[in-house]
Amino acid sequence: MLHTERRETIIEILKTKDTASIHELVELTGASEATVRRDLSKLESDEQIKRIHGGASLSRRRRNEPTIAEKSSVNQWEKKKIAEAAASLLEPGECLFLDAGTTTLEMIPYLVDRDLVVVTNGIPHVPLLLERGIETYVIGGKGKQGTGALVGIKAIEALKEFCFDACFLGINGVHPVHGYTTPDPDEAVVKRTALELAERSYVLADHSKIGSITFANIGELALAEVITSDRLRDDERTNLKKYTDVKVVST
Amino acid sequence: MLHTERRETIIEILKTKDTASIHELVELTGASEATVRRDLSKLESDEQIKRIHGGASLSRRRRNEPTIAEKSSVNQWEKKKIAEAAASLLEPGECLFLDAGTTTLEMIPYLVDRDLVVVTNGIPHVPLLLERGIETYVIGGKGKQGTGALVGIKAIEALKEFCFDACFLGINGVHPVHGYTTPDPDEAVVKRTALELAERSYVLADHSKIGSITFANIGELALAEVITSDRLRDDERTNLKKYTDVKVVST
DNA sequence: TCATAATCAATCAATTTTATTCAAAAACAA
DNA sequence: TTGTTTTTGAATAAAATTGATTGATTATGA
Repeated sequence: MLHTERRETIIEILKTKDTASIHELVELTGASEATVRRDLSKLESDEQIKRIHGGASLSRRRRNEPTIAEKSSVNQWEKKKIAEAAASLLEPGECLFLDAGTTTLEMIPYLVDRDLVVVTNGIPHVPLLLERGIETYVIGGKGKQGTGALVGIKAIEALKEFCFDACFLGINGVHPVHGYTTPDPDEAVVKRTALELAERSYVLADHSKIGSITFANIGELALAEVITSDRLRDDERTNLKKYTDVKVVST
Repeated sequence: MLHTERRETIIEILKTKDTASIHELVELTGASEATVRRDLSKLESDEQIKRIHGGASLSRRRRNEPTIAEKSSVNQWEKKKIAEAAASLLEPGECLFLDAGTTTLEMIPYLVDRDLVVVTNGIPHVPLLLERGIETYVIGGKGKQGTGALVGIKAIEALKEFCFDACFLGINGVHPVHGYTTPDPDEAVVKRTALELAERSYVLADHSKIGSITFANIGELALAEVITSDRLRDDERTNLKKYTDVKVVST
């Protein structure tokens, strides 16, 4: 077996199992332990995998690849509709804050050529904004693994130097692997600060997120208008309306 | 069998199998081992295939795999060597500033698991840093199209809140598409500020950049040590040494 | 904590693969 | 035909890969 093929095999095994022991890999490749170890070292230096004591697992990079595509396909259409509706609320020349997260990411195509100034704490947002020629400011802060959001005391301080006509918040980070995470306190502070600095505030949330938030969380949303879709169940919609304004987008 | 015909056969075989050993190819073409080897060398120099120990596989180009960001092979190896040398200058626990730009980007793989704190103004740097688990801070500022650098008054102010053990600067943005850009004044201010805030400063520059900078630019570098490679011409190296410390990396 | 077992990195010899050289065979031109 | 060039196949030395062994390091469980 060619060493390239063997390494491909190892990657394939890890793709299905996520982690594998040296012994398993020896079994499945038919190579000796020493050879498998050498392959693992090579693959690790290429950042294809991560070695762990007794075996190997896929590297963060490799693992994130598929899930990013996967993540963005979940409720994709709904997110787009919500994003479009949110973007339509802006007037030319306004300055807005775009919260980190995948939902606000979808707004970007609708912000082109509208003479807007965008401030964001989402690293993934920046290249998308810049490549469309949108005037973009980034608040500073500590980078957060997973979502690429900027958070922390420095982020808050930087944020306070701005003021916004409108502010668009996602409901939470939604980690691609861990699923719906409990709201991150660091990100929550950023959201709340942005909310205070903005003339108008909107929360973008597809129905799955609204459905899963708890009562305690709803309180935080009360200062903003929630933009969601008609896929939200009627009872949840009614419940939500007790606490805040709700705009329902038809999908 | 005509040699062109035989080479076509080899390509066809690889198209179906993706990789093949020398022995397989000898079997299937009926030629001798030496001949097959010669064919493979030829095909490789034509960038039709990629030789691997014991056989061959289709070149990435033919397989039209996303050529890992088409990592502009321009001075790539040189950049890597320079980046590695630069990274080796860091001690555990230090806090460093990574300037925006493609050369400093190459340093990131060498910063893993070294207990470092990285501050950067380069948006493209951030996901690479975070996915490797490196503690990352982003200064704020206005996003600059093309390089993804954060610049402007807000960037400078944010930068001044840090202090660095070491600071690594690229000579300029060098956009992969637009080629060598003229030094941008906004980025220059950020570089100079970072330089003032750092205990030690290093400029990373492959030989083509040193060769093209003007006298006026050299003055700005004088406060930092320049890290470049042995591909820099002797006369240029001598000239540069008049102005600042120079570390030459062998490629 | 210690002892035991498992895992690891480093080394070395055996094997396989590769590049190089050289002569024979084939293709080609006059 | 003859001479020249190109291609081919075999032989050999150099290089790379592999598997086993060693001692060191790291995990595990009493």
